Amino acid sequence: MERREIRQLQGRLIRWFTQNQRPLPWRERYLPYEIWISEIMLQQTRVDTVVPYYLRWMQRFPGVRSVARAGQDDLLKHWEGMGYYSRVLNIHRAAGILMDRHGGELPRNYHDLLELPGIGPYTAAAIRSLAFNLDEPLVDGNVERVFSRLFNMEAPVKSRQSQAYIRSMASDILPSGRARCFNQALMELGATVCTPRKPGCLHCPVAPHCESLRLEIVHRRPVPGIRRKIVPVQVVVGIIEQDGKVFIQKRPSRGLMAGLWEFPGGKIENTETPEEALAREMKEELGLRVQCVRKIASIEHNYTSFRVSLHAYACTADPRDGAPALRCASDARWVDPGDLDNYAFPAANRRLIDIIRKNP
DNA sequence: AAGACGGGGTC
DNA sequence: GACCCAGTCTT
Repeated sequence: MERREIRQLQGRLIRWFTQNQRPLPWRERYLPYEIWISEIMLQQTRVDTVVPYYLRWMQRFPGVRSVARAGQDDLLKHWEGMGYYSRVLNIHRAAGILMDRHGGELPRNYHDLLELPGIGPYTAAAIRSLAFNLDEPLVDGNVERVFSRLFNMEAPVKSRQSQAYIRSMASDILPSGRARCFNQALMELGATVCTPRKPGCLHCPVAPHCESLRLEIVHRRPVPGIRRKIVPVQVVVGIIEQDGKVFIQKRPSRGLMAGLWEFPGGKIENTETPEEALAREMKEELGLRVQCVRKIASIEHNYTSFRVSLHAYACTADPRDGAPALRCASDARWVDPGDLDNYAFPAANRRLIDIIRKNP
C-alpha cells in the first residue's frame, strides 16, 4: 500500500470512529485498571454480553486492591454465566502480583504485562495502546477479518502466512500517536460494519480501499480453516437430598469450569444406563452408595466442541456410608435449595437449578 | 502446532 | 446446526 493511500485510510477510519463509536463504559476514562478488566472480559465474548458484567464488577471491585482482597467465590459469582472461568481466577492472581510488585498499578512495559496471568500478546498490546496510548499495533478477530477483506487475503486467515501478513500490515498502517483511537476504530469497524455475515459495505468508511469489495467477493473472506466435529456426550448428575439440604461440590481451580460449584456426577459410558453411571460416579467421587428417587430433568447444552445431554436425578445416600469423601472436588457443602443462588454454577447446572425451583 | 477452555447471538 | 466472538494456557 502506498503512503498516500495509507494516510487516506487512516483519516477515514479515525473520522468514522470519532463520529460513530458506541458509547461504552470503559471508553469514558481509559484508566489502565478499567481497560485491563474490560479486555479480559471481552476475550471471546461480545460487547453486549460484557457491559452488564463490567458495570456490576466496577461497582463491587473498583480497583486492583479490592480484587486482590476479594475471595475467589465472590469473584466467580460476578463472572457466573460469562464462561472461560480461568479468566477471573487469573485476574485474582494478577491483582496479587500487581500489589506485590507494581504498587497496585498496571505496568506499561510489554514484557511486564505479559508476565501477568491471563495477559497474552493481544491484551498486553491492548493495555499499552488503549490505556497508555503507546504506538502498538493490535490484532484481534475483528482486525483479522477486516484485513482479510481489505487486502483480499486468499490463504486461510489463521494460517501462519496470513497471521504474519496481518501483523506487518497492522504495524504499517498504525498512525503514530493515535493508537488508542485507531486501534479501536479498526476493531469497532469489524464489530459493527465489517461483520462476519451481512457486512455493511454500503456504509463502510474504507470501502474505497477494499480489494475484496472491488472483486465482489467480500462474502468469501476471510477464508476459514478446517474445523473439528462436535462430539455428543451423555452426562448424569445427582441431587443428593438430606434433611432438606442438597449436596454441592466445588471444582478444582484448574481445567474445565475451574472453581465453579456443581452437583456430583459424571460421564455415562456406552454400556451404562444413567442410573448405573450415577451409582458408579457417586461411589468413585464421594464413596457413597446412592439410591435414585426420581428423574428430575434432561437438559441439552452446547459447548464449542461437544454437546452435552445432562440427565439429573434426585437421590438419597446410604446412611451407613457417612459423610461424602472428596476425591475430585476442592470443597463441598450441604446447602438449602434456596441458597443455591449464592454459588456460581456452570450454565447447564444453573438451568437445572431453575427447574428444581419450579418443582421442589 | 494443536487442543482445551463457555456461553450466547445469529442466520 | 454451524459459525463466531476485543484470546490465553497447556502440552
